[in-house]
Amino acid sequence: MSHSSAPRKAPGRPARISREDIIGTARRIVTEEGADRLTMRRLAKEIGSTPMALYHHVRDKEELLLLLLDDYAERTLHRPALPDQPRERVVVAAVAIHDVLAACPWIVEVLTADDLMSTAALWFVEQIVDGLVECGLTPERAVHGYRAIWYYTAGEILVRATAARRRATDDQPAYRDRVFADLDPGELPRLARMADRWAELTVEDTYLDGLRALVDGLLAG
Amino acid sequence: MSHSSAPRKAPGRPARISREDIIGTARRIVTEEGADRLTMRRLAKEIGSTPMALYHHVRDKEELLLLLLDDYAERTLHRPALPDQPRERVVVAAVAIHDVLAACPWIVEVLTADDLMSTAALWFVEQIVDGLVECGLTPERAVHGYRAIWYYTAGEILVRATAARRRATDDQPAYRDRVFADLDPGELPRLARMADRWAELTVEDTYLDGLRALVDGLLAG
DNA sequence: GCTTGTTTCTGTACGTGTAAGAAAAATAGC
DNA sequence: GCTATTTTTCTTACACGTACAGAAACAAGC
Repeated sequence: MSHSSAPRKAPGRPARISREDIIGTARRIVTEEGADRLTMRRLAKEIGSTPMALYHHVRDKEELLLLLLDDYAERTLHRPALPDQPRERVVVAAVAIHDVLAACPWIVEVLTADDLMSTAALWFVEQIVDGLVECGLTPERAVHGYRAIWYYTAGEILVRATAARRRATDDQPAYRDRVFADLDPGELPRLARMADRWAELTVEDTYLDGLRALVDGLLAG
Repeated sequence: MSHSSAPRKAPGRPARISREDIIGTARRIVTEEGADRLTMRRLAKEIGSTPMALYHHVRDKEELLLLLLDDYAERTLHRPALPDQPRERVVVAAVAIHDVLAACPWIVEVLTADDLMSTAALWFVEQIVDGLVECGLTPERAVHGYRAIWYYTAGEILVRATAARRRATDDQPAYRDRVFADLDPGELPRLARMADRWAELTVEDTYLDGLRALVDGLLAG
């Protein structure tokens, strides 16, 4: 009677804080005061512990943010009705992921995770892979296709987000502008001709166009 | 005589260190001891100054690395003979940029610059834009096309590089593996079926396939 | 001379994160 | 029952990047 259901206390020093404490408090700080206010020291103080103790429950701040993202995605990433046409389903699922991530300000540092493996996002990944398969790709090529879409999506968000942040912070004109200012039209005619419109073109949101092109290309091969 | 050519000393406290000092010393440290050894504190000590003094000549460490990258690119990014066919020229130019960046270990942190605006790289950008235009795109669409290629390329390098670094550092199995271990085949049949092959497929290098697909798609539209 | 303005540099403090080891419990041997 | 061992958790010390607030060093104007 006692041997199977005994709680069997764990050995070792008992924990004073739990991962749930950490995530919960972190979420509260982020929602109440914004992501910039979330520091490991602040979090530790709030919990009543020391900064380094947190690192026993969470590998680093990035993992903490990833867990917060998971939490966030679970509540905001609802499964929309997807189109029947498989190609369009791929596009819509990718856009759904993209938009949630692009709207979430603190993720930038997390995006380099080598997949978007939030449990909440898996369903979208499934839709993408499935759509590609239904369009005639082998399962292997479908997975590779999904990865290409992920590279493109992560790159777009990362590049745009950091560019925007720099534009907001910087007093100096961008390094690029100075480079573009004195282009040699003899050597780089295309760039020279577009130089004054480059910034404006760069700001335009062409995620969807690029995504469509990528999906078209993946299915054409 | 004296009013036009007078050196006209600059006002303000004279600088004791120059940007060139900084970049030169940084390059020496990186080539002699590797990029990890390059810290702002170390660099300052080597130059005979204080860490914060560096920040008057360089915005942050990222800009310093970008300048080093520029320097590096100028010497290693030689202009290859490109194919005549414009579409292939786009692909080859993109691959050239990609390969140099992927081989350069310290760039990962710099890649989120919203363009690859090393002077040395501009020629490749020109080739890509030009190739796209010659394939029939308008100059505007060509610039957007180049950007899509850049998103895809930067995303690929970033995601793969950080994934590789994590694999090297980590003792724990990836978070993803744990997620994939218990997938519900009823809900996510495609993923469940590929679960045990996912890691292996993810490691494969499919940059070129994805790039070709993207270029094809950009030109088909 | 002294003041003003401009530029450069320093000092301090706060952010993340690594490494080494102390502290607190369960367990094993006596 | 009492120590020794082992396992897990937490602490201390330190290295890193960098924001911020002056101080320091010069030219020009009074």
